[in-house]
Amino acid sequence: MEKTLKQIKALSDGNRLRVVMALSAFGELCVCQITELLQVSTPTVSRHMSVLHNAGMVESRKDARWVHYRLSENFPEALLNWAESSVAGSRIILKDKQALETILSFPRDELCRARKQGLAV
Amino acid sequence: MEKTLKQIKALSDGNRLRVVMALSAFGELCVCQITELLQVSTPTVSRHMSVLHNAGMVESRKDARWVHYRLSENFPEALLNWAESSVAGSRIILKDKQALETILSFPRDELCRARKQGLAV
DNA sequence: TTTTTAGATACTTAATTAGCTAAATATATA
DNA sequence: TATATATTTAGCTAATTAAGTATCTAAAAA
Repeated sequence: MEKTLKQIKALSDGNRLRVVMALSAFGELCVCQITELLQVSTPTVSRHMSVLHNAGMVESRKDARWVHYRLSENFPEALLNWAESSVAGSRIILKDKQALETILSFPRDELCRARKQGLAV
Repeated sequence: MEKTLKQIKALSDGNRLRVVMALSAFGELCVCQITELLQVSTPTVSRHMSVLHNAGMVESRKDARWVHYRLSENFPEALLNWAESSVAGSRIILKDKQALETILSFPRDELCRARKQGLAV
């Protein structure tokens, strides 16, 4: 039961739920893309991803300086399907989808640099 | 999305998850039965049930002095199915099932009175 | 080799939450 | 009508959690 509870708790934060929905829709995102999406600090994103990782819900790969996160193949499919249908149509999720299309239209390097300089998108 | 989050948060407490599993398995329980199951104070149970009720996950009916809770018919079925399969086999849930069979073998009035006198089962 | 960079970790603060006791409420019972 | 009872609400405490800033880490880039 502890594992189940850990997974539920991992999803019980609004920003983490948004990240999971974004990863489900777009496959893979790096920290600075997630940071841009959530509009919080990088350390905050890092900690959220750590929670999701410790719950076995996301996996990461390193590419040069970048860490990319994606949903783990062990992510409970039934839970994901429920969550997606439950939030489908919500204003925040729809807005996130649009924002992500913009975010992903920027080369990753440029996005990270723009963030650093306080510009971003 | 706020409704989804509220439901996830409602389940993100161990005792509340246990209650939902118990209601799913046994249909309907009164406060003192839940109190006996969880081994916490009655006011604590009352507040937990309030959280679940506010999330639209349980319903109640009054019968004399007793309030009985059951899962709402609006409880997300996919979520319930996932949770059940996810915790199936866990020691706590199995132990709860046994405890509930004992609890339900007592007439409700006697259980409530025994609890009040610090005896219980 | 030195510098830069993306992300993780440490520390702090403020908000939220689970548990308890005391008291209130609604209503059944005597 | 007074009393008893099951449950809810109020108030408090301790623990947990989300956010920020500062700093560290690993490793890419110059």
